[in-house]
Amino acid sequence: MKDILYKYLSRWTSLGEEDQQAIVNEIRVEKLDKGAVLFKQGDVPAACYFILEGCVRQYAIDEDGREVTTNFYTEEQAIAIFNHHKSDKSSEYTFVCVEDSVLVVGDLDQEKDMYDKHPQLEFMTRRMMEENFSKVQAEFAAFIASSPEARVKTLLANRPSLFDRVPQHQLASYLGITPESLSRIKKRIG
Amino acid sequence: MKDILYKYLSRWTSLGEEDQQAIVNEIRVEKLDKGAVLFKQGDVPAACYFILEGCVRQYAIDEDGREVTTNFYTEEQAIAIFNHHKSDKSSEYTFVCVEDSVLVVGDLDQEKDMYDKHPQLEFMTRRMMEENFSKVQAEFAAFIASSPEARVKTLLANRPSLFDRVPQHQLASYLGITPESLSRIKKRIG
DNA sequence: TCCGCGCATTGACTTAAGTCAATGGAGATC
DNA sequence: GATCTCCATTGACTTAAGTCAATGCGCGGA
Repeated sequence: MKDILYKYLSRWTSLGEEDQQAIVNEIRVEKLDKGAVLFKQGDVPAACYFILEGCVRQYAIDEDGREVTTNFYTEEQAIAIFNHHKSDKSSEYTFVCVEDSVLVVGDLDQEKDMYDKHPQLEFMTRRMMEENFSKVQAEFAAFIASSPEARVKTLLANRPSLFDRVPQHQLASYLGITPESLSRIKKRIG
Repeated sequence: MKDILYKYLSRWTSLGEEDQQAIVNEIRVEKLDKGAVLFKQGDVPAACYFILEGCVRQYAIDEDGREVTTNFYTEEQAIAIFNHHKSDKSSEYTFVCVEDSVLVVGDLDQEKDMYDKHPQLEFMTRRMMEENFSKVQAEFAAFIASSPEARVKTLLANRPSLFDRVPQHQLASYLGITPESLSRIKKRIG
């Protein structure tokens, strides 16, 4: 299981094996059941997460009471960017496990300690953040420019496993369409 | 003009007046004409920017040759997040002035020097990045969840000045709709 | 094992946005 | 000042997605 972590550390840092082991040994890994909530919209997050196995859905309830799914995190993805800019630092999103999942959990109040002990971690965090940011920007651009049908095709091409792992109506919400439309589009392009 | 900068520094750092002046004096401010290009899609950006006055449009040409506008930057906004994650660090977007503009230009190869001299700047940069990230995420979520008409209403509410400053067909592209639809929606909700 | 609920699918209909085409106005150029 | 070009608007028509409603399958709980 932890080999995923080693792979990730190697990709993003130039740490030696001993340092990597030191980090991995300090790390808390938790197993969460399907339906488990990492934290809720309005909560102040106490930890950041890195997915070793499973799938986490990010969603918000908007002003009209509708549930909007804004992301799915799967293996090797980090949930680490929150609303630092909001004065109360509360989350605008709820994060919930779509499947039984195994996550690295990093307590935010130990963040500084970890960075002091392992300076390269801070660099890695920055890089992950930049990568995530670029990705979200690119996805946003693609979303703006494409029709619902094109969006479904893109998602099928880029993350086909989501269609097996995630309920259709949540996928539809993530794609900005109704479940009925998603069903019809799938039939049309199937 | 530079009072905008002071305001911004005060908001984001706890620097004393002397330090602020030191920073502001080191800074390069440039006046650019409407139509001037900061850098093009495919270029490796040499600088980051902060808008004191004017308006910059961010766009990309997609695979089908269509121009997709992905953002408009106006007063007090920073253009500072690039594709650090791409191996060649080239930009996926072109940035062009929609109006005559006045920008702070920060050479990226002097970035480290500036951070060494003024450590708080690095903190400020991180914060700006986090804020931008949260904002893009929130905008994305809102975009997913709303119809073209609702998106127009939201933009009218949040950034009404764009409708005066920016050509309609570019706004339409930014909103993910055709210029014809934008025209009709405006008439409908006007 | 059986029952019940949630959810995916399908159908009929409505509606809003896309497409194609024409018009007309404002600003730029000479 | 006249012309040209670009672009916003408007119209007619097409199409795809939304809405409302019914059905039926599958999964989980008792």
